Amino acid sequence: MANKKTGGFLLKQRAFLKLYLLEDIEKNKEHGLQMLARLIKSFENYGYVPSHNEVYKTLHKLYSDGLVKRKEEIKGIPDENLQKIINYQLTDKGKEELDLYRKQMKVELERCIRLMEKALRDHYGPLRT
Amino acid sequence: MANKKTGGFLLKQRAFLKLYLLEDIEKNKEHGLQMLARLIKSFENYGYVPSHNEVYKTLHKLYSDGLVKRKEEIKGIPDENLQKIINYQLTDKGKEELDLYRKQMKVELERCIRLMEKALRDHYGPLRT
DNA sequence: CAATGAACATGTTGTTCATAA
DNA sequence: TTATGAACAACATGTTCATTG
Repeated sequence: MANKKTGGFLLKQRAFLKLYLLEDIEKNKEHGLQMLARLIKSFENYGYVPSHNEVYKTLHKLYSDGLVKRKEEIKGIPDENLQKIINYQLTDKGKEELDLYRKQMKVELERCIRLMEKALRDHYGPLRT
Repeated sequence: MANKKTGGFLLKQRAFLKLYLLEDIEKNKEHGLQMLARLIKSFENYGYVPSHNEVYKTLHKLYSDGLVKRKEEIKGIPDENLQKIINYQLTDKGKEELDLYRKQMKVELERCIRLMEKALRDHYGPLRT
């Protein structure tokens, strides 16, 4: 369901984020914006700046697919600065999916790399190692 | 104009095809469907099957951007099996663009590879060489 | 302001239909 | 049938706006 059998070109951003978010949630570290901030930091030297929009949409999809459960929490200093945040945890289905998805994504990432390396060879000659 | 300065994720299919098609046209080998057939063959072990739709749209874009000129030709056996085909050639502007675009795409392809290799490391540990 | 979310618009693809030789 | 093309639908993504604490 997550992967079409069609002759796709490259990985989609959502699929890419899905694995990062599932793993973040598995370790149950942060809520949405924190995950985003960490991702932005993590990719800052890779020319990729994920948007809060994409992260939230991916999280919502995980939820509607039954892969994660949500819990509202209150964070901050009482009577002063409270903030409602959403805490995510994997469901049993989510744990299974993570196992499966990790395997699928490895294959897919490697396929994409091979495709781009082929393009490098086709246009710029044999790769120097 | 071809490249946005935004924090894009991965290369788009059109940009990928553009370089292949420009180089094909530079060597002035084939018309649209032949280029497509060769591309399909070329990527058959890479899980990517470009569609005639994408190839034609990319060619039209090259034309409307003034990078290539078109010439109609008739192919086949007279009075029996004629077929109108389009022959493409680079314009002067197209030659300049090809030079520039080759350089840009090299950087971009390498960026994408680095991004995916980072994902492989993040999810599956250090890469074994 | 931090956090979540949705609306809206645009960009990018894939599927199907149309036409000519 | 081969070659070209366009229409249309579907999906993916970015930009902006809204709400709450």
